[in-house]
Amino acid sequence: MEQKENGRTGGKAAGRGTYSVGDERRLRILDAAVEHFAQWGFHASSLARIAKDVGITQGGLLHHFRSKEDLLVQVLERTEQQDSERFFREDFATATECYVNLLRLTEYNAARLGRTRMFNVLAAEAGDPGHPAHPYFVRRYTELVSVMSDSLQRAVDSGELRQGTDVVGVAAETAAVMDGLQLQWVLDPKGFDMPTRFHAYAERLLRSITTAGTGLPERPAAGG
Amino acid sequence: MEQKENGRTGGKAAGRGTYSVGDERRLRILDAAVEHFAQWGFHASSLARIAKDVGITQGGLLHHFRSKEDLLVQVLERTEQQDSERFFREDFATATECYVNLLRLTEYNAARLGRTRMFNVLAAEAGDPGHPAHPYFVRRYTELVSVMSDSLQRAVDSGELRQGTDVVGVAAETAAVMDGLQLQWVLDPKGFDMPTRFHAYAERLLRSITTAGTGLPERPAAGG
DNA sequence: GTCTATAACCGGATAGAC
DNA sequence: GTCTATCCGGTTATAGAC
Repeated sequence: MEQKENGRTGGKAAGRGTYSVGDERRLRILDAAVEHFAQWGFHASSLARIAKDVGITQGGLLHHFRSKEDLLVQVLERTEQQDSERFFREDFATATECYVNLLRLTEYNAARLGRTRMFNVLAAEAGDPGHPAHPYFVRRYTELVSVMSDSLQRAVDSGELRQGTDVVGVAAETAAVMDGLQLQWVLDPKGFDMPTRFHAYAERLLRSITTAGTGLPERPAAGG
Repeated sequence: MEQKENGRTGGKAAGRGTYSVGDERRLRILDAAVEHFAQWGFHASSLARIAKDVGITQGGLLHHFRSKEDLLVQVLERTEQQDSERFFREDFATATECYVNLLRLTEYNAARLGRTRMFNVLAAEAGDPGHPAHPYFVRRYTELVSVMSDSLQRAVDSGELRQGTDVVGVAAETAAVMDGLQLQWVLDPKGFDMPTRFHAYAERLLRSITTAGTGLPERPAAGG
């Protein structure tokens, strides 16, 4: 919070009291960057091309983001913030509730091709330990699996899930299914029904680890 | 088969009858390219850097592959050929046999970090319809799901799997799990035990769709 | 805040020497 | 087969004008 004051927190707000021009510009740059990282990945994306999409020059862009890497970091911070606000506001009371929420997340992602494709590309690229997003994605999966397995463990304790359920394994598996389905969906967004596939997975999974029924709504009723 | 005669089929073999120098060089280039596509993706990889790894110049490399795109295509063709020879030689008699085979494939992949990371990156990048590998990956998933769901359907017919099993859904889900686990494994190859995770998934899945037991070997016995 | 200009470098592909 | 030389263009980042 103290050493970064580029764009979002710094400068013009103090003197003028108006965010309109600068902050809207900043958001438009972030949106354009998502599309470019999705299509080109990080390394092959170009600040000049991103800037052109926004209607400014590369020099102008670098007034808002001090470097290409800074732009990437802020893109990831923003999308993560959107995710958390929407889907991880609090812990889930039951495993079923957790999966209903993940299904909603899948539907949300299925409505944003560029954003989802960007995550596919960056998560894969970040497998290189030298990639600027490597620490981010390592932490992201650690947290995701941790939050989910905690949720599942509470469901085991409450009797919703069978004793002896491998909660960490199921959490990692669920994250894997979501990512893998996204990969297939991005390759064929029209033909591949990602939310329905995830619903089928969740139902089969819950049927095999719950003590009673799945409690999952029918798929047509769950759709948006 | 008729208009491409670069490197693999063309030229020197006809006149000389010796493959040793040229073909070994070609294979070393392909191996180096795998590592570079893994680290940089397609667009940001550089022919000059790849050539340097092999000990030749960019001009020398382009003697073996007429373009960067040609290099990518031949890399994909080679790895796919290796895959098929190893794991899809014939159709599987039972669903269990199919999953035993996929577990072997997972173990195989877990021994090749660069190759696996390359597939993660290229599969994600190829979500862009303009990416040179887009048609390849679209076809790849179509075939994969087709082969697997055929196998599963035979298992339903034989009574191994429950009637009414959504074989296409299970096939897509299985492909998704493999890809998603690979993504997590590449981010943390030491800490994440991909084959064990896949084994746990296969066991849970088979337990929920087979009529009898899973028939899957215990994990330590299955390991290589 | 945005521009132009510039530094310093890297990209793929081609031509031709050997 | 491999090299060097070259073409033409693209890359990030910085400097300074307005």
